[in-house]
Amino acid sequence: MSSTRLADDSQSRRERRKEARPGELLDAALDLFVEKGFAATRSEEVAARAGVSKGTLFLYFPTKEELFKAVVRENMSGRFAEWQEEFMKFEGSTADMARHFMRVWWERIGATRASGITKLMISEARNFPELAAFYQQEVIRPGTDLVRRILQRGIARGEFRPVDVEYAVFGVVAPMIFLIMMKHSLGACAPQDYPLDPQRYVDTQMDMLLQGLCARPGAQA
Amino acid sequence: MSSTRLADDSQSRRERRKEARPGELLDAALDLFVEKGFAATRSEEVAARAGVSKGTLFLYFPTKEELFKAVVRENMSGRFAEWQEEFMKFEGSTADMARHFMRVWWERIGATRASGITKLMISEARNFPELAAFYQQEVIRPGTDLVRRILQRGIARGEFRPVDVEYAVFGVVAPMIFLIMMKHSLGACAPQDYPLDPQRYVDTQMDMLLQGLCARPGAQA
Amino acid sequence: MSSTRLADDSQSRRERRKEARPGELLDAALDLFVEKGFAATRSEEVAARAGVSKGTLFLYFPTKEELFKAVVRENMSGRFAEWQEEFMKFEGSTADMARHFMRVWWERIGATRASGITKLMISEARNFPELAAFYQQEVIRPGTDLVRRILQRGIARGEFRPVDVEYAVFGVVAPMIFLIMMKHSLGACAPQDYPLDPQRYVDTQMDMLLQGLCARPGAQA
Amino acid sequence: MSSTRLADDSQSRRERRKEARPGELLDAALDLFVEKGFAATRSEEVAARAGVSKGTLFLYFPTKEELFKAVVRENMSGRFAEWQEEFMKFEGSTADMARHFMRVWWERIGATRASGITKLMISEARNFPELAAFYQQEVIRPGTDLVRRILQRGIARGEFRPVDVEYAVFGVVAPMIFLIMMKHSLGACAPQDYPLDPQRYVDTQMDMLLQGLCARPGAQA
DNA sequence: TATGAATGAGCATTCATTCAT
DNA sequence: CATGAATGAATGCTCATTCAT
Repeated sequence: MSSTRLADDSQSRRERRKEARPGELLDAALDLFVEKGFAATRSEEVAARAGVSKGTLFLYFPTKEELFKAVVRENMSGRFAEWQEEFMKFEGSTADMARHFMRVWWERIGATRASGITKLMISEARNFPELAAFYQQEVIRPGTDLVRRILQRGIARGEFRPVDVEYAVFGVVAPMIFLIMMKHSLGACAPQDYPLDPQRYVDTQMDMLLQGLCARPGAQA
Repeated sequence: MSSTRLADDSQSRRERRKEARPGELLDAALDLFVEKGFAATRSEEVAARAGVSKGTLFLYFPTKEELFKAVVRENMSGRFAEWQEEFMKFEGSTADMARHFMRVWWERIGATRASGITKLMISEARNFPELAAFYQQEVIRPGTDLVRRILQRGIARGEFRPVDVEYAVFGVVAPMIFLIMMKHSLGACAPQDYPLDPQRYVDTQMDMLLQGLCARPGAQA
Repeated sequence: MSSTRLADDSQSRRERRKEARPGELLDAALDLFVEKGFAATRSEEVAARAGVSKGTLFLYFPTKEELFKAVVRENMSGRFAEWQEEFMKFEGSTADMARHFMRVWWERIGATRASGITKLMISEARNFPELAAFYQQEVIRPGTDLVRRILQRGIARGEFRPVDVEYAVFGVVAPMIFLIMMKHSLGACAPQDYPLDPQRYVDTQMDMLLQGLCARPGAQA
Repeated sequence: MSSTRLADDSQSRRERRKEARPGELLDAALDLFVEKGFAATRSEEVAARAGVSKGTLFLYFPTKEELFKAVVRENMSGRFAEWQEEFMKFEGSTADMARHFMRVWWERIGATRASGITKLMISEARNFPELAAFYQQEVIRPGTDLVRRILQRGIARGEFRPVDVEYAVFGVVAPMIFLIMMKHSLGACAPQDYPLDPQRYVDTQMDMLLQGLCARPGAQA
């Protein structure tokens, strides 16, 4: 509590801010890129939202394009590998596993700012093909792999009907993507038209899907 | 007769081109807007793709923004009313009706250039809120209304389980939107990673959905 | 009155219009150039005001600059030569002669659309130096020559004091120019601020001037 | 002291330039607008004359029109209030007062770059009506008010004949405006045709006017 | 002749990027 | 490291001019 400590404190706070700079810039950039797209976002605005000057932005990211790439990479957390393990250990019905997967996804990705990356990538893919390829590899493929494995587990254990797995995967993925797109696009414009309760949305979709997937004795299409 | 013909012929090459211009420009603009987004599309490129000079574009659309709006409006033709009637006359199981709806949608929208509008609107909604509202009214609402009516018919006739219709609608819409987004975004970048056969995709999704929706005597989740 | 006559009539009317075209274009151009300046006047607007199409304008005047020159030349009536004669025949006091000159000037130039040329030339002189030189020769010099001759007559006949003629000329010219500039500039913007009665203005200025010029027995500055 | 000086010196070359920029730009713009008119002056040329790049101009003035307005406002300083006082204190004949007024006007306005504003305003009034109204209020009215007061003083003190003051004002103003217009228009094109010695011009005009205004015992028009 | 669609050079304005401080 | 003034390439848009009809 001495004045020295105070000085040290403000010193360390400044240091912390200094180290936090790139992160703050990436956060600001993510928001703006998601909101307005890459081309329509002005570098200066990113800097302003992060509370620094235009020049500082270019101190950390040599070009706007590099900033964009950094934003995507930063938020493309390859958490799927980790989830993979988590799910391999899962004991219980595959239906519960799938429901659990969805809830985890919503908590850790869907509900967070990271979900903006999906909107961003889908909107800008054709302007950044290399990045799109990277995203494909690092996010999409692991994600669909995980879903595929869940489906295969269900089928192998006789819990699910033997469906066309390759395409059934999209039955899980599509509602996730759709929810994200609505959240960041039309839903952000006219919230009154999209009173979506995400939890209820996720549950409803999963219920429908699982009804469709689950093997049942006397079922007929 | 020949002199009459001569008069008719006065719709010369130039004239014919003139009437075709707006359409050609809108076509070119749709492709580019879908591909690169509104901001990243240069007016001159739109003109060039339509085979005219920069100036000509502005002869038909006073600003780039008006061009954008025209592109959206042009492709938003309220085909839903017509479908509505078509479906109200439908005789047969609601499952068949739903399958038919999906195929018709794919033929008339999904597979055509009009599907680009969806990608466009979702990507740019927040930059064009008025347009987004318009799109919401003219496209989204009629579309979801139609789907809702199909679901309600199925439930009323005891063919479908009594599901949460409001959210179940998205079970139909999400795969459609997802397919479009992939077609115009990641799928357009790396076709080899998306060897999606749309017909098969559509059928698979519908089968899964209908499995989930159809009422079955002794079924339990 | 026969239909043939009617046809002939309309024929001749068309012919007359055809011949009148350049004049109508020059009229329209004069108005617009005076109002907005050369650069800010659009060729199309000139054509529209003359009731013809853009193309027709360029049929008569190869460039906008040529149109401008034609406008100036057309309205630079070298009437001063003719006035010169008229005034040389004048009998009566030089004061009356001067008053007469002013009134004639007002009637034939000041009050007419031709006065716009003065505003135009003064505003655009530095953008059209050759034209300015031409104007100088054809209008300014003859005009000041005429005024100079009137002053010299007055002095020669002992009616006027022996003033510095070269500069006294501007005593006559300045109020004329001023009146024109106000009419076409500030006065045209805020008429309520310039309730100038030109006749009264002209008379007052001449009275003051003549009071100053007229030789009087016991006068002292 | 040296460290203090260092701090003071922090108003470096760059800083000093920054503060001078708007003024330099306004100076350059005034010259060009007077010379070529608003429409014919290119922004880049203004910047170049001020020794900066195109972009810098727009850093200080958001549009060309705002630049124009700033140029006019900047040079419209209401010096008239100050003159008013100066003249109210004047002791001596009203004729001397008027001569003094003219000389002061020439020194402080007529001979300076500020006179360009008059040419500018008169040439562009109809393109900038709001600005014209402002100019009318801030410059014209105070100016004519001052002249009117001088005339009234002369009449009240029996030095001047009881003339139509409202219109007589223009007898003073017209030669001033005329001189300015010539200086910036035809006179600037062909100096050899206008070897006007402003001092002599001003004196001649005032002499003529005062001769016309001064009350004389047995005078008759 | 008259038209008006088409052109493209030209200009105002923006914005990513640089760099002196 | 941080700043923000300065830059100039890029782009939307205008308008004089052309030319097929």
